Amino acid sequence: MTSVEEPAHNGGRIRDAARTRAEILDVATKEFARAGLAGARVDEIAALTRTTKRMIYYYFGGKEQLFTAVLERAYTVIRQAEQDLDVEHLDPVAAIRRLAELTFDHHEAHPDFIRLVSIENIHEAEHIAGSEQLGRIGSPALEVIHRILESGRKSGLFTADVDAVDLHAMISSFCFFRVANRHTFGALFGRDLTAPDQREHYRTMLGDMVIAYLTADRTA
Amino acid sequence: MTSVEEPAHNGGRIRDAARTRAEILDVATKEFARAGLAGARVDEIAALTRTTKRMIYYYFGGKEQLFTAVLERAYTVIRQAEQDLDVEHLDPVAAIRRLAELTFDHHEAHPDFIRLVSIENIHEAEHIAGSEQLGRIGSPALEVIHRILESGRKSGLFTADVDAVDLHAMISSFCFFRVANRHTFGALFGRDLTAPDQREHYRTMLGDMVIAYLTADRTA
DNA sequence: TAGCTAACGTACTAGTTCGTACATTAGTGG
DNA sequence: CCACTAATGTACGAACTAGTACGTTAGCTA
Repeated sequence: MTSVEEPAHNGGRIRDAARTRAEILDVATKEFARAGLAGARVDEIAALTRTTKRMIYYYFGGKEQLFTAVLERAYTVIRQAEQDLDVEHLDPVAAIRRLAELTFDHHEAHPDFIRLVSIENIHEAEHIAGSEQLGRIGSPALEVIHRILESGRKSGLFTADVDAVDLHAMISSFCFFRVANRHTFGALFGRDLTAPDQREHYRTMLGDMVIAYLTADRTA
Repeated sequence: MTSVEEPAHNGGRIRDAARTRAEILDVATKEFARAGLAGARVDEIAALTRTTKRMIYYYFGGKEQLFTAVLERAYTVIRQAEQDLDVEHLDPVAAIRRLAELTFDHHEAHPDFIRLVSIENIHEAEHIAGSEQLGRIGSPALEVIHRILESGRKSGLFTADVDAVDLHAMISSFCFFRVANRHTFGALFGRDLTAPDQREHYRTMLGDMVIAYLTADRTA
């Protein structure tokens, strides 16, 4: 998420297109996540940057395109993390549980990304739809899940009739809800789903749920 | 959701505080769900009403308070539906499955409500927190779940270590995600989670998941 | 080192948007 | 049926906000 490191080698202002672009994206990510697409202020983004509003239009063209660029970069981070998945050396049950846990951890670690996804859904995913980059990448995780499911079914461990996409939805649902809806859930039911001392409880609960579903006795 | 019925007994304009208020709430619900709090336009809400913007300020005080009022009414509808739950005559397994299905159906039937909840979470539930009405009602469903869990555990059917709030979160996660995130999920994975011909599949999947979790063999 | 262009800054505008001051009338209580 | 108030309508303004016209300079290249 933080693409800008070097504190300053300035004095007079230095020209660095890549840094300027990245800094705008960093700040815009926070601002859009904070206030939504309509609520975010271009002037505010510019003010939190070492450059000016002019540069936002210079590099991105406009507010909506900036939002699209923010989404594109955020999804790139996810895809990268998924590429580092290394669970296929485990037995199917352990592999799925590990995968669920990694998904859980990733959601917890990137609340801003969760907010951006919520916001993009309010806008009916029109920016994803309009982005060539986001058009058709598909998640690397899906193929991993697919292979684990195959293997688990072959060995008779898994009895459930789901494909990788459905299982991914199931796992993501819980992880996403826990982070995205923690405020209303907390306000209404008085329980903080993201309280640190409850973390292990929910992480285990998710794994138990998924494994129970996949391995349930379906002879009845 | 539709609180305004009578088509017209007008001619000259009639004064009806209750109808005007309700009509504003109806229109505002749609507008806020469509565009979010910042994206919604007070003028647009007024235009879609048989009254004027002036009345929005007369009855609600401002945009934010109108949003709070919209949320209050939306949650009232949910609570009402939960009060009509009638599942405790069933055995615990059937009761939980039925409850999950009703939750599923309710989410599907009220996509605008789902959007409002997403939006309220972007604003960190500050309107719920600031509303006396929404402050501490708690869901009637929670008590139903609590009693079913007790009964299921007593008979040895349920082995899982969850309370009613956690189970409610689990069920809601899936139902909520399926509706709220259908756009990004569809755009990224090419699958419409809310496609009518997949409805039964996902409804069954949810029930299977919850029951499998609650009844899993935990002797290992 | 001259000159050229990518990168950057300033200042402004056109349009929007929330909110309100002021005027008016329907309907009710006395 | 008169007066009073709750309910409603009109017109407007102040502030904000996305976007741009125009001007400047760093630093590379020939």
